[in-house]
Amino acid sequence: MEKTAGRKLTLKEMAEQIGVSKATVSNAFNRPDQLSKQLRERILAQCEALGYSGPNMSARSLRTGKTGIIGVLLADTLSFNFSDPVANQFLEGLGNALDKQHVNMLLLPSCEENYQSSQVQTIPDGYIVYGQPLKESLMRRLEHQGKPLVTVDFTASFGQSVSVHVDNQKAACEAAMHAVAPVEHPRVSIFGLRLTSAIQAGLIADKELFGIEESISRRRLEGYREALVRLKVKPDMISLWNFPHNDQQQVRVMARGILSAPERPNVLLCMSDKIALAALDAARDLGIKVPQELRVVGFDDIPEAMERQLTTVHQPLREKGRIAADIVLQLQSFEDHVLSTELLVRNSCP
Amino acid sequence: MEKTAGRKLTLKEMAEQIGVSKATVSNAFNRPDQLSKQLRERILAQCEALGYSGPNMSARSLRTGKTGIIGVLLADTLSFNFSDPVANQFLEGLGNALDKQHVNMLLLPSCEENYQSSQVQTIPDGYIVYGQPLKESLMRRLEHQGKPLVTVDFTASFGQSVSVHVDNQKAACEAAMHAVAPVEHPRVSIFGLRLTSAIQAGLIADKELFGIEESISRRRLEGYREALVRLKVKPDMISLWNFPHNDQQQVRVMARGILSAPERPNVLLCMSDKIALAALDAARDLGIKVPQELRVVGFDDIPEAMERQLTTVHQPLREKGRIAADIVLQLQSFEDHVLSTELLVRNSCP
DNA sequence: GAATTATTCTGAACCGGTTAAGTCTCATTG
DNA sequence: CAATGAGACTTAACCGGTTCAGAATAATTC
Repeated sequence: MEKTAGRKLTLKEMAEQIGVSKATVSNAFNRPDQLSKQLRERILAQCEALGYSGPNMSARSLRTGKTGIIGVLLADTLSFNFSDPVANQFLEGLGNALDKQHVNMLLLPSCEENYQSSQVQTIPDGYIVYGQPLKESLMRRLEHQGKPLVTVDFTASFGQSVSVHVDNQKAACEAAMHAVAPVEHPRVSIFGLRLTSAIQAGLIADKELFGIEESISRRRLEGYREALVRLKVKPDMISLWNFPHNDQQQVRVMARGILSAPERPNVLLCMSDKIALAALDAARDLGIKVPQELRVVGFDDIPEAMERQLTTVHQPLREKGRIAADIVLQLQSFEDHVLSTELLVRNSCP
Repeated sequence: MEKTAGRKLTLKEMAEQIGVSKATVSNAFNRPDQLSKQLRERILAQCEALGYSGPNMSARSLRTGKTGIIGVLLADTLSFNFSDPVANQFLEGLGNALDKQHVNMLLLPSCEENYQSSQVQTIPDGYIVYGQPLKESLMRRLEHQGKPLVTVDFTASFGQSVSVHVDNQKAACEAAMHAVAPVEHPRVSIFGLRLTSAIQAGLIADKELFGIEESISRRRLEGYREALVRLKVKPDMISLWNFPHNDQQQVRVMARGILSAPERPNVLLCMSDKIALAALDAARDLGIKVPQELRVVGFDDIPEAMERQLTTVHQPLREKGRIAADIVLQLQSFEDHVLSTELLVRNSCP
């Protein structure tokens, strides 16, 4: 009936228009039990009619100390995370779980400047650090805020953040055992992802590994090695290759090179499905028969892995997101969570 | 020197510790010109030392009326947008541009409930609606807020939001002219994306189109038809197929079906590169020679299109993101922006 | 050297909500 | 029927900054 007068609609104005106190309007939105049902409905209806779109978030946040936003710190650019099926599934699980609690996520691509900014430091109610350890100084800064902090796929070596991850080492070991054990004279190539900070793909020596952080790749590498030691594969039958990006094109080219060597490997242990699939492409390019001449295992179990019958390690990515959400929202006990993995045996390495 | 005492650090406490007024500390962070250089540096250093991570965003936002967050309303699920290369590039361009202004983006996947929530309504300083028109009621709600509102890839049929897009109709017409003109007896199939709300892929009749909104696909369809009319292709030589998802697997299967008909098409007008690439896959599956027996054009120019030599319409996706950012941040004039497209002629349709 | 202008810093009023404590009314209980 | 309690609504004190008008001090002008 009455027209909106002032341009900015506030809860106070609503209260005046309707003829109740601010507190009551506030309660109508937030605590239905604090007023009678009919009044509440009248208030909500009036607000709707007057075009009031609900309590201002900044004001609410200021008072309650909660913003309803969780910051997700990503290891790479947004673009990378968008196109990577692993990150993708994790974010999907996370997003769904947060949605359910009416919490939004602020995606924060890796960028020092970003993390320094006071926005990043003061907006979120909690943080999820995905995939790669941050610089210690940044982690400390985040911890210092006293907000829930959960790391995904790695464990901070200090502080008391909670971690959600799988046992990469164990899973990798299991995969390697499966792949290598049946082969009489195994020649193994390990295709690693970001094992060093080198930006070029290539063969790497042990000493170059020195100093790399406790990353996913490092744990997977340890797993492979554990298996190779157990199976008594001689070190000179093992080569370790590093790829700076999880990029199929690049890996495929490099893999063709590796697989056309005279003493080419007959087992490929790949730290991601994308790498493994690129290796399969390369093998096909060269007419190498999989699995007869070359056994390939991947890691992650992305959708394409199933289509192409890649033997790989399944990890519950969406579940990981869900649990990370539950912890950061303090819906679940505040302890490290180790999710289980499963070796899925398919045609690339039966 | 002095240890942090209270748990919560506020600007006021900093001021007391340092021995200046709140206003001065605030100015140290926000308006360097309001105090002497040496005092400013002392204040900043002290805050750092005391572990103060900068002004609380909620309080700041409450006062200034700006949150430094732009809401991006996506047509699909997060997961879809992550994996779709077109959305991906757009978001990359957008993200970079926003970053530069120290503005964050809140990604809001399509979900009615989401859009109703007062968080979505009150957090962002502005909105970018990507890809598909929202329900009118939602659009109106957003407009009512009086915040900058820019629509991407479509134009709202009411209100005064600004739009950033390409001339889909013109570009589609151009592509169709190029594809069809050289063919003596053209039999054309149009592969559309979400032309109806049907969830099954299939042949669709004209009447089913009735009532669909002014979507991207609709405009592209008009463009194709304009060309076909100009080239006097008889209607019974044209078939229109609809795909509910931009999903390569599904399209490939369907395309095999279509391409193995006795009177199979010799020109394929595809509303996305993904669809076109799937069609190329299908043609290869069936041993149909491209472009001799089948000419294929796509739309969007995703990276894979180049690799596979697909003739397609290039549109400046990152640029689109950049411009959307500039407009929503009011860095640029407040007018509709039509970006230009370019037909890239490659092997699939020389 | 007095008057004017610049520079630097402070005081205090907001911004728009939330919430603990309190008031008022009316039903319940011993 | 007085006392107790429950239910419905209001009061007022925050939450943690920003910003404008003004005070105090230093620099410039005539």
